[in-house]
Amino acid sequence: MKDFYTITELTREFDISTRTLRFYEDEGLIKPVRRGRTRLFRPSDRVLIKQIMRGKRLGFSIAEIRDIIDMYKSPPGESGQLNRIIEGIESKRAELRQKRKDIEDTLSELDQVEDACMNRLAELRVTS
Amino acid sequence: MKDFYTITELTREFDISTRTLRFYEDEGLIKPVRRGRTRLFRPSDRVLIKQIMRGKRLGFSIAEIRDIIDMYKSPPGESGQLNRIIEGIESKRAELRQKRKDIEDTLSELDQVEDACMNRLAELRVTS
DNA sequence: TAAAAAATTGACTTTTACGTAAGAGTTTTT
DNA sequence: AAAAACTCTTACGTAAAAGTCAATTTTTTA
Repeated sequence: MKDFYTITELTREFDISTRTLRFYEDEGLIKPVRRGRTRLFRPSDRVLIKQIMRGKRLGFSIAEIRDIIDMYKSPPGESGQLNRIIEGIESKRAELRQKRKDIEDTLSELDQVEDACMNRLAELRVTS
Repeated sequence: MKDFYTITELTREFDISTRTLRFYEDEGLIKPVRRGRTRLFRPSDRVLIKQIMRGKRLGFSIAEIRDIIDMYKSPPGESGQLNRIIEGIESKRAELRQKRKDIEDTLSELDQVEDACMNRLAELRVTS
């Protein structure tokens, strides 16, 4: 595994711009180290970027993605905080399950539409 | 089933603003009928709104939602068009499957985090 | 029928998530 | 060494998706 990635390596891998990566840094989602002024991204930053992209695909805002990423960070010592994290997880889970149901519903509706299209095509072949 | 819904009935049901519904009308997603200047929403508009909200939850843009909704409209007669719709459906399906995988991945990561929190809590109870 | 509540259009504003451009310094390639 | 490629900061611009406000109707309720 590589020690460091340059910013352009990552923009190419994830098909995003340097602006986007700098924006994510400003937003506190990633914290690349510096050699002089130049950013050096560690494998852990790369993992974070993967998680960010996944969140984006699911339609989460930057703030929501930050919340999720924060959950992944090593659990703190205090029990009140731990319980709050567990609550947060439960509520994210509910949201994700809703999204999954939305996907299932949409998929099955698309199946129906496709069937209708196929039938119409078959009809056309007979009628013509 | 009701014949018509007023705009506020629907804003309450879906927890959105009148501005949003008018925006969706401007965007051509819904076409409520009018009694004078006042909009009257039919059950079919209500169904469309449900589909819009579902698309929003999945992070689709208005344009993408419009594309999906257009697929649902009764299939046209011409076979070229039918084939294009089928292609569109296949590509949306791929996108939805990716989203579903993203959800599964996130869910199982959250499970792991929750386990870690629970273990930490158990530790605290023993140690204290 | 008068007052209150709901609806309309139109215009301007806001937030999010970057895009784009300027100007300058570094590193790499030729 | 000169050119090309990469990187940086700063700052203004933009598109999408509404929010907000104003100035009217329209409809409903008292």
